[in-house]
Amino acid sequence: MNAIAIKHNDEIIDLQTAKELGFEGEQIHLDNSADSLEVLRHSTAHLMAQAIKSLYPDAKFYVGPTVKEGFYYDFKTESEIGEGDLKKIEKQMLSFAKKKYEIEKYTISMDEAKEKFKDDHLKLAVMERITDDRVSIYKQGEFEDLCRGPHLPSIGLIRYFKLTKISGAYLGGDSKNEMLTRIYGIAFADKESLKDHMTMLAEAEKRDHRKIGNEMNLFTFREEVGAGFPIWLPAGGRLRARLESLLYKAHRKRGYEPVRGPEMLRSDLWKISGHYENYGENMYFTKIDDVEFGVKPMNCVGHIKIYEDELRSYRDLPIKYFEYGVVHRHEFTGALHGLFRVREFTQDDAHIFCTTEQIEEQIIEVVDFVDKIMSTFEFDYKMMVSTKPEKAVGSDEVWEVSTQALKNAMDKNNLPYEIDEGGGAFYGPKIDIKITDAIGREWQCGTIQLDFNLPERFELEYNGENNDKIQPVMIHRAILGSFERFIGILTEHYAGEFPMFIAPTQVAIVPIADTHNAYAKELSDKLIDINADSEIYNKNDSLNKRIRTAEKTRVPMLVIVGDEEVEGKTVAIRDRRTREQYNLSEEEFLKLIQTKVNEVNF
RNA sequence: GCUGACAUAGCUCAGUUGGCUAGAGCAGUUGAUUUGUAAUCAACAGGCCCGGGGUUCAAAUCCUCGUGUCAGCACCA
Repeated sequence: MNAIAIKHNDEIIDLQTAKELGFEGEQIHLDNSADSLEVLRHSTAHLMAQAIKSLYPDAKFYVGPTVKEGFYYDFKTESEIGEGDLKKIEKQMLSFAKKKYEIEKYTISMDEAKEKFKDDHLKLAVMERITDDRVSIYKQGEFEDLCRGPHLPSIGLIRYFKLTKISGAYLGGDSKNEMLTRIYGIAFADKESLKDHMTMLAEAEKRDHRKIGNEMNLFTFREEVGAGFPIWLPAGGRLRARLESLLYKAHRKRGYEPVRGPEMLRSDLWKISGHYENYGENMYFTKIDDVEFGVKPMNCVGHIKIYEDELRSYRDLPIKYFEYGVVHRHEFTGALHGLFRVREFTQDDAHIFCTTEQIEEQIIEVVDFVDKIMSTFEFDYKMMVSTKPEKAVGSDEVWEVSTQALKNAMDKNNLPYEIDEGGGAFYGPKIDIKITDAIGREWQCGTIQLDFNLPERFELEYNGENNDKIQPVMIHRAILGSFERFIGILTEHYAGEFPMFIAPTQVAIVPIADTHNAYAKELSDKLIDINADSEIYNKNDSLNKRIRTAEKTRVPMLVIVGDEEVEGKTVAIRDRRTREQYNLSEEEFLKLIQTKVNEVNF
């Protein structure tokens, strides 16, 4: 098998360049290794551009890189291209690939390149980002493109690819710029891998929380209610209630007090906090008797008012308030996405008021809390320290001190983190917890924010040891982030097969005939006593049908009761996953459920 | 918000170039059946074809403005 590129000084060098510069190195062959796919997909992007250019001669091209999920190319044409056109483009790509054009490379000076592409504003925009004196051009058949490579020696090597998505994308990723058309695609070295990839995508789709949420009656959205306002159905309500109650205990153990602030507060307060100025466009406002109110987008102001309700001493600190706070935010319509992104959601929010000296231990305690919960759900997550954003309140010194405090807490405890420059909240830097979901997407859930600014703006204080007035520090934190997003992620993570301790229904009871209904009801009542929900499947259907229906609800445990069970006070258990069947006495069964329902504590 | 696609029964979807009373499966209701581990049989019911407005002899179908959904961009818990 011939090489498609070489590895030189740890860099992928295509054969064209290797020949030009006389480089040698380890050969890269056409397979599904990361290096090979990098080259293959990059060239597939060019092949796509070639096909687009032939179908839409006015097309101009911006950049066409490889990304985690394949490759894309951004381009501009006067024609309207939709999803239906992808097939046509694929077909054209295949016909070019069959011609097995060699991919040739030549270099020209930057000035020559600017002259060559003088009518192509997109290429000129690309060149603005290049500092080199010379640029390379890759050519296949009639088509050529400014590109730094690396590329395959010939497009004839490209066979197994698929165009997956089409959409718009802003030039340079900036919403102030014009919008280009972007087509995403994927390519592999062999047919099987492409097929596997497509299967994997289809499997991922089956886990979509919007689909499962509908099937399991967890939640719904309705056009007449409004975009981004979720409606929680009974099954979803039960799941949520379980999470809430677990979390309530976890907070109490850690010294948090439950509180509740109002849903709307006067705009004057949002002006003091800085939300009016910095977050106003995401807020909803209304008037009551000529006084303007803002619906809360965050819970901090309410908690500040609770702090202010009494004089505080250093002996009281840290004070920790928590609330399942319902917040409203005006999100762009295009951003809304199932439960992942909504306009009304409930945060598992808390605010810790503490002394400067207590910051580190408090941060560590919260990070530990986060870890406890994430590991219970077997989530991978990472932490990002986010620094001062463009829109912010407070002096640079305060930002510097607080950002450093966050980093110190992490460093001292050897906790790994990445930096997100400019990603902080407007009132302070934060540590974001990002969960990786079932199909590899990252979601920001938990967040820990350090805030010197709001205490100053609201002139919060406590009495110090010498009876002097000292300003406390606020730590804003949420662990799940919001129940909505977190339950969405959980749903996809478990593909709807929730573990017993949060499942909407713990047990499905299937009586064999009507004569067994009484025993089923008796079991159901006893289950309620041990905090387990059950459902009795005694509809006028065949036994098989009712078992099938119960299985399809994804309930963790199925019990069948007939004459034998009624007589012997037992249950026949059917494990949904393994399809194993076994019998337990009623007593053993209740004990088993009780154990499983209570096995988790954060 | 931007680019593109889409919206028909509770759910999943048919519905031809505009043309008769808009269909199916599942779910639901009723009846028969009383079942021992993944679909018993039958009947019935269910629709402002997303909402305004327009074109036309005629609109689920074409145009237009909204609303909502999907993919991505940008923004974010």
